[in-house]
Amino acid sequence: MSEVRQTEDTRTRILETALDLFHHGSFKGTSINLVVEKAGVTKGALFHYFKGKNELGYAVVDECIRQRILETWVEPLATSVDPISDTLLILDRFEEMMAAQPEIIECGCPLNNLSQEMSSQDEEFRKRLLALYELWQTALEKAFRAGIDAGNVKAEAQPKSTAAVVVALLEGSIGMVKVNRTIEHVAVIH
Amino acid sequence: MSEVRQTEDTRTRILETALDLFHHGSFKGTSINLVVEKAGVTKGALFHYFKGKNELGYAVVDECIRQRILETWVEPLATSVDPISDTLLILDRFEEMMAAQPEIIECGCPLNNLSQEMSSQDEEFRKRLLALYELWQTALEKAFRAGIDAGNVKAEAQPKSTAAVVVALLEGSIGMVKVNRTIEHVAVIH
DNA sequence: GACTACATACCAACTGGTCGGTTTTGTTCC
DNA sequence: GGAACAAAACCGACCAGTTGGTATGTAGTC
Repeated sequence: MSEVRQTEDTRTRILETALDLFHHGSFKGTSINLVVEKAGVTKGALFHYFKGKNELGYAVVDECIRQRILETWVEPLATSVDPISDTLLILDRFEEMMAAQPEIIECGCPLNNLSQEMSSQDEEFRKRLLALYELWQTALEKAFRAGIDAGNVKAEAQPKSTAAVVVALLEGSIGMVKVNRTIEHVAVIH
Repeated sequence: MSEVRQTEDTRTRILETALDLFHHGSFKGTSINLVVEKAGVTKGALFHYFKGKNELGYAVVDECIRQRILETWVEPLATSVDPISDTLLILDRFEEMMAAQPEIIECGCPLNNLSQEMSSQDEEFRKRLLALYELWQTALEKAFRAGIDAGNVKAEAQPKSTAAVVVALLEGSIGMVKVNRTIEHVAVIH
């Protein structure tokens, strides 16, 4: 049925497995042995595509997590002229997701998890993770500006600092959900 | 000069060293070998006082971190009738602390670090960490109620959910500071 | 025949944890 | 006061398992 997939496919499988394990556990808490086992590949394959565990982590950030940020935040907000209701719409989608897969409640946000774990341990990780936060924040900031121009957001709002507060509040809330094991805390934002 | 101190002192030294290492690094990323080395005790001493690494972690949460929450939040807010300015006062003290010891900027909040790392991995950790968040939140909640009674906080404010938002925003902001390596982000809250 | 894409066996270093033993300290009886 | 004893405090060598990483080999492709 399915043709024998190769080359780039193995790399992708490793990356996605790694993201999943890093998300459910942590970077340091996940061994490369476990990654290769769950991905159904050998250690040779992993080290063929990535120089070491850190490089694998960097690739997960630069490729997998970046992709998620683009899909869930940057693209939906790109043409937004009403960022407040559009952001709430994105949050609704999160709640739906959590209702469908309750296990992800306890996993938190992959970006935040890796940031909190690694940014003080490895400068390369920090730089890459920071870049993603800036991507996210800039998208929000632009949307706020467009919202002000369209008259949907009050004119005295400061797009840049508002975006920063939204991101911080959101990451903080997701963190609280993780500890409380309850979505209630997110509902509070509304 | 100084008399030879013993017994309970060894336990305390292990606990405080562990807190420091867990704070600068992480729980899983810190080996008990490193703890005993930095604490200047032997492995035998550590295992005499703690059944294992997890038990050591629990004790750090229940004793060291709990103490910090009590000192920096619960006690200052216990008699507060103006929680908003009192909270800002506590934040000022944080900023002073970060200005004096810039290295702690990159370490984040010990409570949040451990929560994000361990609450999905070990239920015992999660329960204990959650208890501390509730301690903190309850202190804020009571202060808000007192603030409303004193007329310093607008009457329609909801103490419980406001406390939850404050905690989430704060933890989120400290997390952002960690990634950005800049206090600017906290200033945004004002 | 060179190159990519793996596979496999292997390694030194480190992990959390154990265990038999020694020292320190407190208590009890004379 | 001091001998006798027990319990608490502590030491450090040792262990099996795991860690990230490597070296060497091979099968298919251009």
